[in-house]
Amino acid sequence: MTLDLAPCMGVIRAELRRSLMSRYEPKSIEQKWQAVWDEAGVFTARHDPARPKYYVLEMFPYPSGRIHMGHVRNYTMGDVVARYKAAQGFSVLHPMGWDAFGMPAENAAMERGGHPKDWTYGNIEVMRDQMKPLGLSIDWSREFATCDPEYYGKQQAMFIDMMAAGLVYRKAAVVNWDPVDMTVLANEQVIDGKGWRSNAPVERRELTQWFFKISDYSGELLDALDGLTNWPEKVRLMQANWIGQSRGLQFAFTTHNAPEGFDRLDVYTTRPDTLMGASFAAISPDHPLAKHLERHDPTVAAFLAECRKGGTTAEAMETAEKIGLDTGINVLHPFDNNWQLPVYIANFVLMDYGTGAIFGCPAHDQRDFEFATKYDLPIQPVFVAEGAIDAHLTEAYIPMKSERVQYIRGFAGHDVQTGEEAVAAAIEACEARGVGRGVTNYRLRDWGISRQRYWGCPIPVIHCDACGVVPEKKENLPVELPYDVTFDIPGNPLDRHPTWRNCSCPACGAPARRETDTMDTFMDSSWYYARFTAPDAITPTDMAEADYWMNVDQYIGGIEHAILHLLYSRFFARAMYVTGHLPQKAIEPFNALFTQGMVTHEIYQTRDDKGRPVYHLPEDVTTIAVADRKVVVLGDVPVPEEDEISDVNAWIQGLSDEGLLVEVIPSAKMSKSKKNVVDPMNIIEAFGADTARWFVMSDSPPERDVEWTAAGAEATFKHLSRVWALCSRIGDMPADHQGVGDDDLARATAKTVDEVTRAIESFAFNKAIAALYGFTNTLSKANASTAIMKHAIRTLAQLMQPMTPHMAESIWAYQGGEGLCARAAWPVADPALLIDETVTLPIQINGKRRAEISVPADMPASEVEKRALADEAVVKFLAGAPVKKIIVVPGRIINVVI
RNA sequence: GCCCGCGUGGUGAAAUGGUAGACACAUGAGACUUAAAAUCUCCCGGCCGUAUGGCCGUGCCGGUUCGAGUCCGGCCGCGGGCACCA
Repeated sequence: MTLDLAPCMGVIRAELRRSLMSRYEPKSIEQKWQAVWDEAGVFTARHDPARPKYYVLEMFPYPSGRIHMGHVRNYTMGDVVARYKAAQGFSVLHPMGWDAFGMPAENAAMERGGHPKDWTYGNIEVMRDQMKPLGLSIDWSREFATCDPEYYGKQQAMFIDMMAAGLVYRKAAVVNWDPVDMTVLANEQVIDGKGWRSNAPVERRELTQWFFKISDYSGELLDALDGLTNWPEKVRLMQANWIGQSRGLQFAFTTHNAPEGFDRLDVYTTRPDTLMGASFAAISPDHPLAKHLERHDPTVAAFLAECRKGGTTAEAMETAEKIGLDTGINVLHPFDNNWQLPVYIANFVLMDYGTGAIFGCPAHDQRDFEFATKYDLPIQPVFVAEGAIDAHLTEAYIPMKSERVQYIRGFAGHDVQTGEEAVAAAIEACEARGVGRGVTNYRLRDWGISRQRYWGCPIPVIHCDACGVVPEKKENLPVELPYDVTFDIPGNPLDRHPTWRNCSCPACGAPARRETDTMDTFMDSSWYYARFTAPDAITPTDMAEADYWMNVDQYIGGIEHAILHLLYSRFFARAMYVTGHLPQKAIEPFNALFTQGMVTHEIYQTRDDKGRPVYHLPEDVTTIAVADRKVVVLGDVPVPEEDEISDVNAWIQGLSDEGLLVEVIPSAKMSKSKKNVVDPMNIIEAFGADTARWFVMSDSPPERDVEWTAAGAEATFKHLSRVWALCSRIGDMPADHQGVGDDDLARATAKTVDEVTRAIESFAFNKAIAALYGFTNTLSKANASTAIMKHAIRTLAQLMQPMTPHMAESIWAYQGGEGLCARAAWPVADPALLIDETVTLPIQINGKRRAEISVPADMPASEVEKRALADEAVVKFLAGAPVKKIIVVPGRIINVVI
């Protein structure tokens, strides 16, 4: 392990201080306790039917090579929960593994040579070595990587079962095609519409790909969101929007002038009420009709080629200029055979949604409006604002669907009605007239899992000339990746492997070809939570173990996974149930979800002579104070004496001109390219794991981003040193010391237990820590009797244990705690000590705070009212004005209205 | 472009619709010290005032309410996701 020395001056100062302070030595105590825990096997998950279980899981990391502060925060959060639940008496499962397949390993092989497998396993070694010093309560005996053949072989077995269950199929789908490198690109490899290596404009090209029928579950995945009450509301909303249920009308236009076989054009609309405002029909460039025309008409072919430029992302599609081509084909309006609409091919119509064909109503859709304006198509309003008159539109009129509007070209329902009512009435009217039918559609598309890449789980099927596509026999699993591959040319090395592709057909035995596509890495992460319940089982899961441990009681990870990973996992759990790999209760695998924020850090930036930003490492900049200003500079700028500078601004301008003045950008996501990454290993080396753990849990609420500051880490270390000294002081107290304020300290202890417990339960770790700061201050000022003081410090150790487990064990042992602090039962507050006898109530007059009174907690409101009105300050403020109303909120506030 | 979220002192933040700024960081002042470091104490949103206190203040504009950081509507700014990054 390499160590970058001195990310800041603070580290050096801390080293110095530590050599003076012989007492708090995190390095030695942390190693000691980790060895003790290991030896005792305290974190080994035990299937114990006599005890309630608790399964806490953090999203497993990609083995990039080094842990970063985001990992420290994520895994500390899970560890706080795991340790807290263990103290509550639960049998806890807290496992760790590696999301180990994926592109970076292949990129590394291409850039630096070597093999993805060696690179990946090497990284795992390093990262495991970096995680272990954090003292996480992980059951390492269950560890696995998704690139282990033992893991992905089971994944292949399930793929075969799911194929048999009809959940898997093949179809053509578009990919980003790099015409120079002749390879498929991931979206992130397409930059401004160009290939990242070749810089050639990418095209959309169709390829036959493997799909999961997640769309069969659209309705169920949507409805089941209501049951996920311990998920963040925003995640449920994002998933609901992603699934995108809509109710609309599907009907067929009769075509005119169309090629043979295309006498009807099916369209889908969510606004059938605007049918009388239709001015054109449009089909997707991928529509069968468009493809048919392409083969016969060079103009259409050229237009479609234009449409296929650029990447496959929704963003690229939606921000591209909206273009269309009149096909010369017309369709007849379903209500008037004399009314013809032109059919366009339009690049904004998606083949995946609805029928791949629409009608455009420019008056009530902004995109259609722009299209109609561009191609000079009629714009006929269907409705106007209630009471308004039909007027020329300068933009589409799109009121809320719940708003009442006046229909002027409606054909169903009332003249004045809401959009919702009109849509329902229009569907009913159309069905009655035999024009189409009401259908429920979803935006959710089937899950494409084919990847034309090496470093992934091979899709276990074989292509036989006689039998077609045949699954591999289960006894031949795993279909293992060949090791002898090279990455010197773009493309999938499996495609050009001399022997791996050749095999015999499992059905007829004839020579056949192995599938060379590998699976999307989202597959790997869609069931790892289930595998952790029985990581050595010879089948993908063990029902008895899955039945005991599932579901995950608390899942923790980044908000960036709100949609894809979590939705795929929800689907996959259902697919596993259908194929007998999970019990039915596990079809929603995550009972509770918590999404944590990022760890951020300042960026230090100057600019080169062309004005482009140049980034600097924290250790390359210095903060200097000049007069009353603080400036950040590059390198060693001599600090001038006060009297040497007459004009501070001019001096700073001088620094700026020399390129030495550093601009500080706060709260940026840590990234290597911005040089603002803080290596946790430096922090652990300098201050210990407890400091790193405490700091990432303090200050910011866990769902929000947290800014890493060197000063904050140092301050945390100081605080822990204070606790250490306090423990030593209390330990030195004579056993018979009779102090003062015993009752106050006992109450403060009970209140802290209550506050910390409630804070941890509600994931407010920053508030738990604030309460612990407050209690430490109280305790360090207290002079109570020895027994009360000792009880207080032992309780403090227990409450700190989830955050700072090593220090907690040391204090616990020093103060005579029994056994390991990590195994001690969580403290319970005596309810009698939590009740205050008197309360202070603020008195507002017309909503502004003017006075306060102290009253017994149980005083009736009528009596409180009398006391408040009799208060000297209140009487003075009222000055005899009549009181209109008085509001007494018991235990809270009094508001006098005059 | 579409979906979702966030915005409070110099900084990170706290606040079941009920005293805005708990708890920390930084700065400043002081104690201890020959001195420094460490440690400890105090101040710390803005304006006015010696002070009791007063006025203003939670991105901006408006609304609901006895009472709004919190609820509603509209803006502005920042961040996450958008199906082949993980």
